[in-house]
This record gives sequence, structure tokens and C-alpha cells, in this order.
Amino acid sequence: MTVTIGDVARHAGVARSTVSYVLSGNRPISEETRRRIEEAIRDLNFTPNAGARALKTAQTKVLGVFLQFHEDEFAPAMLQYLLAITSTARTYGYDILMVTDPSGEPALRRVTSSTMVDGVVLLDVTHSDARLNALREAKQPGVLIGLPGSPEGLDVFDLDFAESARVVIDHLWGLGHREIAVISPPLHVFERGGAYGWRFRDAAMERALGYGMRVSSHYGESQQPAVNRSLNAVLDARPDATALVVHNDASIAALPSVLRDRAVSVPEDMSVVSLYARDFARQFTLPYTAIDSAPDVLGQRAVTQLLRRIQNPQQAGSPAVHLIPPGLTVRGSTR
Amino acid sequence: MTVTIGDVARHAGVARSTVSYVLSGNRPISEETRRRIEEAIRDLNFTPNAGARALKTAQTKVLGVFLQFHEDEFAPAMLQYLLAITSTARTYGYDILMVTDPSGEPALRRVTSSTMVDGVVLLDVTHSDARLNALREAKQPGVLIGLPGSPEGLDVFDLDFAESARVVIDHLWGLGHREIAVISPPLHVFERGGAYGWRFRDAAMERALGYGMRVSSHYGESQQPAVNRSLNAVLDARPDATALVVHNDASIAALPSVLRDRAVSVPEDMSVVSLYARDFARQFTLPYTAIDSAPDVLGQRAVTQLLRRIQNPQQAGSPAVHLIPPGLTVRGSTR
DNA sequence: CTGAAAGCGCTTACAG
DNA sequence: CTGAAAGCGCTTACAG
Repeated sequence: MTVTIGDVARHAGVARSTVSYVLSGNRPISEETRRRIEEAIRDLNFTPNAGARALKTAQTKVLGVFLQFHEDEFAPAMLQYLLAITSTARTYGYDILMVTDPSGEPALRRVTSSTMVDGVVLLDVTHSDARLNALREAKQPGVLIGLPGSPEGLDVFDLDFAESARVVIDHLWGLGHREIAVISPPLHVFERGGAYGWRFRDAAMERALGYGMRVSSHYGESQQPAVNRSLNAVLDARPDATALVVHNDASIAALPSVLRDRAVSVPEDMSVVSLYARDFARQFTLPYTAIDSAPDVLGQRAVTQLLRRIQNPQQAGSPAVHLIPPGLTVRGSTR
Repeated sequence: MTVTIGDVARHAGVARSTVSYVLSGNRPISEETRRRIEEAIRDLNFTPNAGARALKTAQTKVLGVFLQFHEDEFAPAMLQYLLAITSTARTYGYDILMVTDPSGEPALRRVTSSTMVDGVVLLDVTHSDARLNALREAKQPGVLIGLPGSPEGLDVFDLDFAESARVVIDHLWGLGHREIAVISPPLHVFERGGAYGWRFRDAAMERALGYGMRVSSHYGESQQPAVNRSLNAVLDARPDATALVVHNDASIAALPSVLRDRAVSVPEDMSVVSLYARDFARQFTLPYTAIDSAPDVLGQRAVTQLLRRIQNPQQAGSPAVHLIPPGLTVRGSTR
């Protein structure tokens, strides 16, 4: 039923190898022969079997993307990463096997050891991520999006959250703010080992205290009505704060209505700075001054590096941590 | 470097076929032989090569999921579908190849004709979706999530949007509402052929007019600040409306703050009914009375049917359109 | 209960 | 410029 390279060869009156060389372009072929073969391919509507090719060449042209859905989490950002990863991969002729097993490590072992993919992208990497050992033992290269505690020997791409925090604090300090509140991701993100939470928070606190600012930090929430409740609790607890630093998508999305309820105007009564994906902001919140979390840049750079490591290992350099520098977009929510 | 079934056989002192039968369980094996082979597998850390197995068995154990990211669209719902699809597939031992090419049809042909997958799930299906022809010509079965104009010969799963609209209108009519406004998905969704938009709207209008209600419909927007602006325009245009039917995620997410700005209380001054995914509601909006769009149910049922068609074609029945009945969850935003 | 052989659909040295 | 052959790593009739 399925058309194979043998059918094409017979139809064109040539050897299977000749058809293969027409396909790959790895050998000069006479004009006449090429024409006949191309015609046969069209007539029979032939497409090479990817599995057979993979078996022979030991290349699947597939990248594995490993991610986890967390019950209690706000996930739209995940989609931004996926889009950047898939479209970059496709540019280079690679498809994406998306693996979402709750058990990250066994799934990673299963997929890599059965040679289903040529390389691996780990998303949502935590401080002591169990998948890292499996990745180090895999025969395929891998890249991480998200900085773990021990990144040795691995390519890592992440936003520079510490520097992001410093940029934000410097911005507020420069505008004259002396008392601020920082809203971090929810507690369960910290407990799970989501290092971006404390990397941002700790750097923000340190910088602010270094300036002599009064500063407090608070966990945000990920679900309503707790999101609103926690924001109100922060505002109640810090009546003299003049600026809010919000590092939590659910909170920043809820902030406009919470502030309105309290008759607090931005930036007149309160300055607000946040950190989120540009697209998230476009679709959702009011335009706050914010650091762009740049999932598109991270996804694109991670895949590019992974492909370099797959295709030109010697040119890929030593595995390294790549922290991309934060960009603050001023949108008028601070003064 | 890579361990093959031949290495295991040599190590255990048996034939490759015997190792294979231990793996598959397709033949009785003596206790002693099985023990030796299992030990060799463990010692050598052997995992069968998925590609070789696929080539021989003509089964990849991979499903293709085809989706498109639309520049201007609010996409979190997509993630709900993906989660349901991947986890259902994994339950049955299948992995997911996620394809996001903007050119849906060629991508579908490429993946199916090269035999990369055993079956296909199409997401975000439009009224006259170019991918349907490619799917009908594919050797693999496929299912759609989203009802197209011509679903003949294909398994389709979708929410019953027309019935959803009738349930919503009946609910409002029963509470005594006589003047309402319906907010649909953005115009570009209609232009692209997103049939769920007009299926819901047209049924709502028909039912409401049938009751003699005053009713108008409006396109929502997908990006701020247009979302807020359009909501305000609707409220300005319909000062006597007592209920809002909102079929648009971006609009319902923005509604709380818009209504607060206008000092409109729900449900005292205005009743609100919507249609969205339960998880979306949990994380985002205030709890509105709504039809659950049930991406989890749709994804799970679609994959289950697809696998039936792959594994037991004779038991899968004729391809059919499955519209799941809407469930209205009353949350106190209407009266 | 187990083995030797054929073959899935390709690619690529090896020959001419 | 082209062909015949080997082989990628499996599975499964065919034998015994």
C-alpha cells in the first residue's frame, strides 16, 4: 500500500540507490535520469519513510521538549516558550516531541535511551531538578531553559533575574521611592524549587536594603479569589509603600481591579513595576513598566545552541550558562 | 556505543529473537532463560530502539497534534487541550509530536506521508479547514477538535455551542431578563472561519428573538486596550441591558475592572454569563456563571476515539460528529 | 522451548 | 554517471 523507494526505482528503471541520491543530492545525477526519477516520485506520490531514514542515519530530526504542568499554576507563558521552540526547530528541519509526563526523569530516560530524539530541551527547570542526571547520562545533548543549582556541564538559558531585580530597584530608587513592597511568585513555586523566585526576590531585597529603602517581600497567589485577597493584604500591611514590584503573572493581571477597588491610581498614588512576557501584557494587563521575560528569545537561543551541539559539536563550545540581560520597558506606571 | 538487542543476546548467550520475545512476551520462555536475559538487559542498560521497532511493526506509537498559533489571539485554552491530549495518549503508551507550522496543510502531509505518526489530532479546526483534505488522504486516521463545515468521514469532537447558547438564553429568560447583549469572539476569529463564534452567537440570537427579547451582538477584542474600549462601547450602546453574555476569554477577564470603573455591580445591576474553561476561571476571573468549555473532556475523548480507530478499526464505528452537551455552572453572577 | 533467517525502508561505502 | 550489496536494530513467521 505504502510507496517505497523501491517502487520509485522500478517505475523509473533505476537502482534504489540512485533514487536515494536524487533525494539527498549527495551525488551528481545525469539530467535525464533525475528527470525520470523526479517524475516517478511525483507519479507515485512518494515520501521517504522517516523511521527508516532515522534508523540508517542515526538521526531522527526530532527534538524532545520536556515540560510539566503544575496543577496550581498559571501557565500561559509556557505557550510562548513552546511556540519559540517549535518554530525555531522547524526552521532547521526539526520536529518536536512534546513530553508532559508528571514523572519527568523516567520519561526523559525513556525517550532518550530509545533514541526517539536527537536532542532535548528541558523547560521549567528547578533548583535541584531530578531530570539533570538523566540528561547528563543521555547520549543526546540537551539544553535547559531555567537555571538549576548545579548547571555544570550543561547549556543553560535563562533571564538574568538577579540583574532584573537590580534594574527595577535602581529605577525606583532613581525616581525617589523609599518604601516599596515586592510580590514574589506563590510559595509553592519556591517549595518546588523554582529558583527564579528567590533569585529575583533576594537580589531585589539586597539592592533595596543597600540603598536604605524600606522593603518587604510577600508571596503572591495563583488562583482567585486568593490572588486578590493576598494583594489587599500586602496593601493593608504597607500603607506607606509608594511602589509595588510584582513578579507574578496572576497578581499583575489582578492588580488593576484591586487597585481600582481601593481607589488607588497608578502612577499618581502608587508606582508599579513588573516582570512578564510582552505578549502576556498585550493581551491582559494594563501597560505597566516591566522587565520583558523574553520567552521568545530564550526559546530561540536555546534551540539554536542545541542544534549547534547536535550538528557541529566541536563548534558548540563548552557548555555554559547564558543569562540574557534584562530590558526594562518604561510604560508610565512609575514616577 | 549504543547497546542493541544483539549485544544483549550475546551477553545472555541466546538468539536475538529470544531477547525480543522476552521483551514482547509473545512467546513462553523458560524461567532460567528469561532470568539470564533480564539480567543482561539490566547489566547493559538496554532499551530497544524505537525507530527500528517502528520500522518493523509499522507502528510509531506517536500521535501528531497539529495546532496553530494566531498572532492576535488569546491562547491559554490551547494549553488545556494539549495537557488532556498528551496525558491521555501517554496512558495508552503514545507520545505526542507537536506540529505548529503556520502552513497547516503541507505540514500535515509531510508528517503523515513520511509515517512519523500513527494518527492525528487537529486542533483549532476552522469552517473550511485546508487540512481536512490532507487528512482524508492520509493513511493514518485522525480526529478533529472543532467542528468544520464539512465533517463527512471524520471523527469530530466539539462542545455543542448552539445548545450552549440556548441554555444560557433560557437561563436568563427564566430569571426575567428581557434585554441583553452578546459579546462574541473577535472579528478576526470569524474571518478565519472559527465556527464556534457564529454557532454560539446565531443560536443565542435566534433563541432570544424567539422569546421576544431585545438582543444585540458585538465582536469582542483580543488585546488591550481595545478589549476594555470595546466592552465600554457595548455598555454605552445598551444602557438598558440587564444581562451580558460573554463568549470571549479576553473580554471576560477584563470585565471585572471595566464594570468596577462604571460602578456596575454584578449581579445587582447586571447579570453576566460566560463560556470558558474551568481552569481559566479559577486562575483569572471572578467566578461568573458559565458554560464549561471542557477542553479536558474534549481532548480525552478525542484521543480515546483516535486510539480506538488505530488499534481496533472495526470496533471504532463510523466516523461521526460528537457534540458534547454543555453544562451550566451557576456561580451567582445572574439573577 | 529456542534459533536462524528474512525483511521493514532506507543510506552509503564499494565497484565499475 | 550508476548499480548491487551490506547493514541500521528490530520483529516474526518458519523450523526444529
